Amino acid sequence: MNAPWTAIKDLPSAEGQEVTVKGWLYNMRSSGKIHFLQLRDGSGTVQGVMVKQDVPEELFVVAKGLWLEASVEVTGMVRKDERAPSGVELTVTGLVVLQNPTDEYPIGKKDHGIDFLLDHRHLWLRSSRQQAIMRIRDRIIWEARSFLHDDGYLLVDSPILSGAVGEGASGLFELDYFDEKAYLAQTGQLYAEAAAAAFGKVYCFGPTFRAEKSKTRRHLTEFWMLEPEVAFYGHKENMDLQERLVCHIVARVLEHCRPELRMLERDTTPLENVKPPFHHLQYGEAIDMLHRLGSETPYGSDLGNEDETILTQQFDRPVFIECYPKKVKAFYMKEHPENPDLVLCDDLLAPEGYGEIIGGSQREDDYDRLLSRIREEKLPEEAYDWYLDLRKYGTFVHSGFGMGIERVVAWVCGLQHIREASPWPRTIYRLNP
RNA sequence: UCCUCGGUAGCUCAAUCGGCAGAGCGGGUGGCUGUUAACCACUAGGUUCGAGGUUCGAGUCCUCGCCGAGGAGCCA
Repeated sequence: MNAPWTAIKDLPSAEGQEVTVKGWLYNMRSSGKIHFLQLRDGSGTVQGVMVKQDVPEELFVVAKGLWLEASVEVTGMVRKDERAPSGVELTVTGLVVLQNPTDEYPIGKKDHGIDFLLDHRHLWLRSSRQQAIMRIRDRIIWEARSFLHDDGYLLVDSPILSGAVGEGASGLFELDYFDEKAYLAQTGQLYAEAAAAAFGKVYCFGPTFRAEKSKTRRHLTEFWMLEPEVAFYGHKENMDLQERLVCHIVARVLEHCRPELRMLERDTTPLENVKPPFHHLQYGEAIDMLHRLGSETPYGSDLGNEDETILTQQFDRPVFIECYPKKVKAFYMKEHPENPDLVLCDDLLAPEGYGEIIGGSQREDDYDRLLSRIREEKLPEEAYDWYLDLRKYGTFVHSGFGMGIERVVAWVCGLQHIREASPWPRTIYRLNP
């Protein structure tokens, strides 16, 4: 049975046939008696060639009057052509104009500033570069989920609205929830821990929100986070899972997204290197290395952005930084068995200066120690009743991590700024479109 | 929140020491039978972010404000 129209990506296999394509006119050139209609339908692009002497006069005139991004239905013969990027062109015999814009299309062929592009994000997404990024984002998410699914993980989503505060009150979006305060989730982890006690191997995946007023190329106020949580996994098994997941994602992107990576002019050599084993540095080793390289970050402090960049430049693949000082990390992390000033945690830093893509830890599973950490941090004890219950009814060694999807997309795509990794980026001064 | 930079045509940007506001793209008109950000010719297009100030004269200097970007801290 014939489909009523054909996707542009399928045209190479329809050579010699007359087909109809539905899409948009993303550019047009004309040489007097030949129009070259550049068509786009979301699946691909193709050039429609309309020769004046081969079509009715009025059709040629209609085509000439098309504005960019007109929606059209084009009928033509699929013809092999060496000059075409996809190998085929369409010899146009019919054209139905679905809608011809009455204004010029705002996004031109020359460069635009970032402010203008973000104001026109709804149109910017149509450009080939943005299409490539979104296809790679889709691939990364798809592969992350199938990897976990195939390894026996259960998706147990966490709430977006919450009354309890995850990691401390700063950076939370607060809103009215009938007669009480609610907060937008900044992590699903605490819920994932509860789910792990129910199902063993779980993950949650959803949007998370940070109200911090950060203005950098690696921050969004809304971003998607993948958070596996595994019962009876310790610190080491946790890092091993992270390594396998990241390697799987990168390998599959290289396998399926070559055209997109080429469009982005991404040098794939650093991605080819993403294979086990990743490098590991203990926090103290990282500080020593940084001091040798000229950093002045004192032992005991968290690593700065510049520090992370310096460190990743020393390695040809992602690097784990393990066991940070307790005082710079969250209350729920498991105390190091050999050094009570440290915790069993890890940050995974992507190469080429992209920095932290994963933060993970073994969780504190001792009731009394967790409670005293909550008190030390002056967190509202009553909000953690249910979380403490997990340590009361069959406590268990468990570990997990959070992977920021946009950070991974930015790294894999080689983007200068994380905002291009999200279809609708939310930053401190930008809520629309 | 702090530091730095910027705001000139629809868009991207020029404008020397404070001295006639200019180019490319896009638009319009015409030309071109293989264009690839097509090309060629002509053409229209301006409250130089706003409010004050200095000056014979301000896009340019000063003050305040608004908007945006880059970075820091924090984090994924």
